[in-house]
Amino acid sequence: MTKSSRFVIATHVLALLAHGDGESLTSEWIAGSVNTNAVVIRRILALLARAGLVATQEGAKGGSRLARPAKEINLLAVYRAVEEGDLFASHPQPPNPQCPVGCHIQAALEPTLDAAEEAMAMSLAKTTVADVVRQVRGAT
Amino acid sequence: MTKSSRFVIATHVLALLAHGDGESLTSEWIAGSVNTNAVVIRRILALLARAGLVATQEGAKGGSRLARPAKEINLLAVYRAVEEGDLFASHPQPPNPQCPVGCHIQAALEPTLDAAEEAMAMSLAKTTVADVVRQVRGAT
DNA sequence: GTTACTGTAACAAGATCGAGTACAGAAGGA
DNA sequence: TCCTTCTGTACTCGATCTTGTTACAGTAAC
Repeated sequence: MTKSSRFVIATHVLALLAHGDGESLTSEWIAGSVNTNAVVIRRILALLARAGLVATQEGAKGGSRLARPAKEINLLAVYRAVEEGDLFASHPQPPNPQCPVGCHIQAALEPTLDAAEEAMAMSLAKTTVADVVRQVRGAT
Repeated sequence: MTKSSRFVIATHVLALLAHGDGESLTSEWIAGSVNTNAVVIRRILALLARAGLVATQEGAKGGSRLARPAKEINLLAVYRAVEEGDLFASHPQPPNPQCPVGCHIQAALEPTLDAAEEAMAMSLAKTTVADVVRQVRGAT
């Protein structure tokens, strides 16, 4: 099942920043479009800023804008910026080392799980924030 | 963004069933290898049985075994059997419909997210339970 | 100095997961 | 027929994570 919606929200935020032409947007304004609390937006903006995707200015007349052109930000970068941890959770408790299967199951499974996660990542990397904005504009 | 460990546990269970040669295993025995409670295993076995991957016999001398040859069970089938819901969570609250971006962001994002999930699925489909068992045996 | 912002801590509410207990029901064996 | 050995499932509990919220310190423009 699905855990956080941070990735989708983050993409929404970046699309907003890319939609306006380089102007700064305040977290309050963004929260209005996303329909959530400004602090939720600020938390996500902090993650995006740490990854170098947005630049934030504090103080009056402050706000955030893209740190790079929208076409140079792909969704994999966004995903990596806001989501952490592996896609597939492993055993909560380590398997029984006395069992020949339990002993090796994790190592045996790892390449497959890594490949699946990598496949997802490569697919996300194909789309940029600019593509998303184009889609949004086309749908108007 | 880590999902539940059901998928990894389920694969472990199927590998155990494939490892022994068609004998039934009890949930208690399986729980010993996975290092968890038998009820946790029974819950997962119920999901696998509903998907037609294992056959379970109730009562004394009961237990579970594979319903199909191990090489005909790929990990995508296992994933679909035990995990539900989309890989990517969408907005907890629907975005502001008055905002030109918020209004269309979900539809604009959907093809990309679906493609990423599909890419992961196709990658998982390449590996079968028989492959996992072979890996486990090779590591011994 | 005032105003308008961000950054972050703290907290509540809700969901979900793993783990565990309990018990009804099914099936084999004496 | 009764007992033992299993499964299936409902229910509960604690831990963890996420979202939403308030509060407040810090920063920058005017």
